[in-house]
Amino acid sequence: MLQQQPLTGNGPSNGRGLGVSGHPGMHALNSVHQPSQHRSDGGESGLEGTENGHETRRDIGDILQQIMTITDQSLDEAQAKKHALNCHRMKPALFSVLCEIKEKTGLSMRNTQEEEPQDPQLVRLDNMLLAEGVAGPEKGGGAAAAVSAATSSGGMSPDSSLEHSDYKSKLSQIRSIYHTELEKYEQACTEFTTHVMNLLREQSRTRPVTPREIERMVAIIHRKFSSIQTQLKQSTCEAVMILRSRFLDARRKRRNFSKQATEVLNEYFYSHLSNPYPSEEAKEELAKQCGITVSQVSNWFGNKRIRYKKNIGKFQEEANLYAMKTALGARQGDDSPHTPNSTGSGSFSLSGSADLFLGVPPVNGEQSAYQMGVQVLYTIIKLLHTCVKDESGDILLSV
DNA sequence: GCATATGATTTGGC
DNA sequence: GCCAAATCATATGC
Repeated sequence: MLQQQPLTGNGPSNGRGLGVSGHPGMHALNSVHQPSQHRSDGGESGLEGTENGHETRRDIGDILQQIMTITDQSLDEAQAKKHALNCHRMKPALFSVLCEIKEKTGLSMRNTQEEEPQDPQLVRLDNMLLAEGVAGPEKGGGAAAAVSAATSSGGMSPDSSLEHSDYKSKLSQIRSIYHTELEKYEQACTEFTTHVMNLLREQSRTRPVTPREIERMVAIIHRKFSSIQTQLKQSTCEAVMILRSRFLDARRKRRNFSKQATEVLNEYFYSHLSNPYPSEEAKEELAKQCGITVSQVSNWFGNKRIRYKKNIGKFQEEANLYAMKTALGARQGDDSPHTPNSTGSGSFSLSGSADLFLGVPPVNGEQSAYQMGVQVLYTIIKLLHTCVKDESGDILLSV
């Protein structure tokens, strides 16, 4: 600290104290003739002036040294010293010299200063937070957009409105936390900036502080705080992403269809077992009846066909049950969705399927009375078989 | 906790 | 684009 070149020009090693006489300003300062008037710090400060030029140089050297070492001292000590220096008779002259030096170094500083472009990462995060409805005006746009995007993909059922409101409330929580933290951050940034500016203004009484220098300092502070802001925004984005995937990912939020919906679909499937390929109209009607989307109906039939085909035995009982139901329903007037492409010449060929089991191919896609009768008979026999077996533990009646 | 059921997605063929 | 088949991921029942 003692070897502040800009101030001395030569440094203390030249044997002339701090060598301030090398500076034009200091030269003027050195020539100041001031009689010893007071001893402001009342101690061995060496601040008193002398008649001797050599003494004056040493005097100024001491002042500078005290300025340089002021940071090493305790707060009270430094305050006292600062006050003493402020009151010193040579302070105005010394200050003007420092201003001159500052002017010169300030020029070079101005050249190094450059306008930094806005951080692209921060821009990305800002855009994302805006799109998600976390940042910007609260209008529910982000959440609504996210929800509608997921809905339009065809994977959302209408009964998911509860999840939507849950999603919105969670997003609102994130938004609230984000804004609280952002406010805290901005407050801290403002407080710290004010503190530093006050400090610089205070220091400007003892050393020259240009407005540009203050601006630069403020910019540095803002940059530092900006990195904290980026972290906050990044964490918020991550939270939104997790929330989104949890609530809006169709796979994660899979819900079983209602019993009634499954019944409707099964009824259709088993009553069109020979050709379980509902037409677009039939799908729409089924979707309407079940309160699900057309694509969900398609998925259901896709899954059902493949699973039925894979394990006919397992589904046989179910098939018979629905066949009976359909038969009963047929008596009262069948109102199941009609399908134009549900014909007997369909491509749903199964080795050992119910159709083959029944031994009679379907006629024009509709189950014949014969089929119904056989199916019902089969079910009765099977139920009887089960009952006899259950009671005794052995198979008493072989069917 | 595990086995099974079930809705959704992916992949490849047509 | 539709379908079969395989697979994934979650729900459900025990």
